Amino acid sequence: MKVPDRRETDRIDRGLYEPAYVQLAGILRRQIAAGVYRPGDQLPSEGQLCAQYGVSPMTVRRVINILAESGVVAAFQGRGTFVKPLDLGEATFRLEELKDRLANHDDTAVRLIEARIVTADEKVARKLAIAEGRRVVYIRRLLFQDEIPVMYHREYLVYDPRRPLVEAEFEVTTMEGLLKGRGSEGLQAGDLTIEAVVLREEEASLLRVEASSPAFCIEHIFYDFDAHPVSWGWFICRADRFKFTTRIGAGARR
Amino acid sequence: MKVPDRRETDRIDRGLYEPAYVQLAGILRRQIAAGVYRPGDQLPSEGQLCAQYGVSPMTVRRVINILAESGVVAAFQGRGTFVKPLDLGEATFRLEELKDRLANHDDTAVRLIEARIVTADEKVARKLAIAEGRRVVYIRRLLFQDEIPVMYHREYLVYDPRRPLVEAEFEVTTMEGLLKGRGSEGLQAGDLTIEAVVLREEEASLLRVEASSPAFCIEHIFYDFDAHPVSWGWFICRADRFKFTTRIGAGARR
DNA sequence: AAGTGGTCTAGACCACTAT
DNA sequence: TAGTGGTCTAGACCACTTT
Repeated sequence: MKVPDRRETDRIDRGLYEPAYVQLAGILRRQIAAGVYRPGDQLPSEGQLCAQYGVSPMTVRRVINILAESGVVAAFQGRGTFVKPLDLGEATFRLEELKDRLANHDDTAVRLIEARIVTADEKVARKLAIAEGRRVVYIRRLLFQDEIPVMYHREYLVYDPRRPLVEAEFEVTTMEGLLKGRGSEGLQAGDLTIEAVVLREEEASLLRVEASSPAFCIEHIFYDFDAHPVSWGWFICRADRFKFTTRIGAGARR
Repeated sequence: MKVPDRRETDRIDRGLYEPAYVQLAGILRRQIAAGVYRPGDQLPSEGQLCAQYGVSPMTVRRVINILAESGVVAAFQGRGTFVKPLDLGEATFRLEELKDRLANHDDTAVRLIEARIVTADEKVARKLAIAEGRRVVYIRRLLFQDEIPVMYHREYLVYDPRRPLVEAEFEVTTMEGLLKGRGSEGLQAGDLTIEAVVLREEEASLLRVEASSPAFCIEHIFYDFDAHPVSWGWFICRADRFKFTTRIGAGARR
């Protein structure tokens, strides 16, 4: 019944570079953040929003979709769209942050510290879905930032002479190359797991910190176009150099 | 020039419950995963996709948007849409996993172990943007799963008698309540940080593990509708009970 | 029955890139 | 200039919920 007052900024400016859907999403976000609509409140119906802001139904739908995806509202068919209470579960941490931190630093380097052919033990064989005893390539790398080792990478690669995967891996000498672009050589998807660990002797000495310092361990398995695993390994990241941040609620990104 | 062969499944079935845009996104995902389109390849233009699958431009656009958001393709205005190589930076870890693990367990409980009024020291005052020496509420909680302590929560709350925030906090006795729904009482947004830590004596004994075991530390600051911080705290999560997994590439979720 | 969100159409116009 | 993606319209029809 009560229509919230609309300030000057709560209008869509067609002369702007910013698309209408971005503007409207921002308007609704701001209103929710300011408490105009509170958790549990129902938003105006899509028809009302169309009339209020002078946009077409498709544009309003797009906005609602965006807000729903970011966890700010929830839309129920036949009932309406409602503001969601803050939910920690909506928080997402992006590995990209880690890359940013490294990439924005000019002085990053990848140093190959070992690469040799070994026979797969039971665990490696299981992870790579190959027969025990088969030959695999074992690679160890250290990542430096300003001459300081910050990340330690170990990886087992299925050895297939027909594929240039291993050769390509040897040429990885940049941060960028290690985190991206590996797909060009036949990788299609990957499973990642992140957990908290304490560094063992070997890891700690390589990373030049005390043993039993904290670290993130990011385990990865990469698959080729036949969905067969071809790479299994871990990134060990010094906790003092890496953390992840995010924002939830109406003020959140995207 | 060369048109990829279309299998029987690579058609949109209008009789299905699954919307056309979901079907088309799945088709393109599968083709990319199978290597029909490889990293760097250009997808058919939107017009071609419309004709090929008999859908309207808006539907194709929606599909492209979805694939672009999940990092599988990148669209460039004026140039085309291209398959992206696998990029670790695309990986996102969702805190919801943590909630799922706890919530799906029937036997979870939250136990309040301390709640008292203290005066804000320099750090608390800075984090909550209040004057040093002001009174704040200090709360400590333990979260149990099958009678085993798995998470330890400490929190400082701005004490404002006009607001029911503190009272509401005391009533939190379930997992669900702790992670959700706190927004009903005037919280609007939050900043979260996750890092790897080793447990200190006190934390370890409360969580009944050895000291210097690994753990996740999730720090949080929650804001009210005036964007003023009202809560600062941490969740300490035993690493042996929590890890996060995700999938990147053409086979990824959403 | 009325109101809600969910999908989809068949175009339009614009901005940008390549040639 | 031709081709590409990006935005947007003004409806349509459907599924669902509430009254």
